[in-house]
Amino acid sequence: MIEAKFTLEAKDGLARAGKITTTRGEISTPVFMPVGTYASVKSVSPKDLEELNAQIILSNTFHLMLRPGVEVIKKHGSLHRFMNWDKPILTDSGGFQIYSLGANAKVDEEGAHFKSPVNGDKVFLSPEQSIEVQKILGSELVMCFDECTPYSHDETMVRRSMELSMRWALRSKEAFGANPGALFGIVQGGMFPDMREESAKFLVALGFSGYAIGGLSVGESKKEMGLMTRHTTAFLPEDKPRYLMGVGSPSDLVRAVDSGVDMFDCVLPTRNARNGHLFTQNGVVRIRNAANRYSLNPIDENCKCYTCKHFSKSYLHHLDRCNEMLGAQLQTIHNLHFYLELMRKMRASIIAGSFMEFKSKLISVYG
RNA sequence: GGAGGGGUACCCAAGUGGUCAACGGGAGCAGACUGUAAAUCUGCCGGCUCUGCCUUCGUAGGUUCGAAUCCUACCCCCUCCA
Repeated sequence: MIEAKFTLEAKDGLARAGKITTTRGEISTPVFMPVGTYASVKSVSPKDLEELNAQIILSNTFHLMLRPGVEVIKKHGSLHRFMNWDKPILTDSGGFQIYSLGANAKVDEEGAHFKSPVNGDKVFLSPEQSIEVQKILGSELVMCFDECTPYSHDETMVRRSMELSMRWALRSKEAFGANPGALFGIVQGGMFPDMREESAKFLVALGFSGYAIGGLSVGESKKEMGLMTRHTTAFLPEDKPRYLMGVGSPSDLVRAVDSGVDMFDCVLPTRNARNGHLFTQNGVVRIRNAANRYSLNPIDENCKCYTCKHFSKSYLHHLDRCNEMLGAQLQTIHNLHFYLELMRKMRASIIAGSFMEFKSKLISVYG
């Protein structure tokens, strides 16, 4: 397999600044990957993403299998060409849907049997199939097919789930073979430190291009999430990227970087943008609040994004009230800018050796 | 002038003797959202000294143990006929 090479450039405590070299270019870390589940980062165009300097986006095997279907993308040659995005793409394997679709997903040794949320069709996904689809999509960063363990599971169930994910990781790796691109293993183990360690060591012994921490932000406390993150990175090799899946809020990101995580994805900036929940240096702005009706100020005085440079809170408040598509677009641009800028600032502060200062400043605003 | 229909909370609208401070929507106010079944969902939405009390269903009377609901008069609105 052609590795996605990780180069560590600087460290500040456990926080890392680095570079991932892929077949479609370099990614500076720590990095945030906007989520484009259905081959679209909701409400923004690839042009917007380029102007925001997004380095990589995430898309989803499960959803693309359902719509438009693998054959359609195959015809385009790759997901990149299908959606006109020529930078790297990381694809999730569908493992999270076992968790998120709950009763509509049944798992056995072979794989997961889903009831399609689109039309009720039976959909089957195994490690081999997930990897096969991700190969067709042409992802630079491919995820092993795993089971995202629910928080409600007891120790026995967490173990069973974690061991299944281990066997699936092995099958994913075999299915991936010598394919171009990089395969990431996913650490599970719920809220049990020993199992996190066991899962991490197993995957490291198997050998992957990068390691993800899965099964977090599933209902546990911030404290537990932080402890599990820090505990897990301790067992991951220095020379490979670490990816905390599905996380998180601005403070989650800063804390996780402080624990040695390099990569993130989360729907929070995009979904919350559509719901009028905007992130700024001074905290959250809820654009639909009446207080914004007459405000001529931008969302954030110091923000350099297109939205803040051109539009008042009053106008955005109006767009949101009228449910205008432009409102979702402008707000998504702002929130993504905030997230991507947050990552760039973290990176710069790690390189400058002032990460702790940056961290405490952000935490004083976001808790 | 005659005949018929109607006036319910910010708006639309259900209710047609007690379980009605009054179904639903909308608007308004606030909140949630973490590998996207989400441009979605939740709560509040007459007032108060708030496990109860007070004032509300065009207006004023009346019937009744009890009325937004029945009766009388009046005021407005709409449709048709002259």
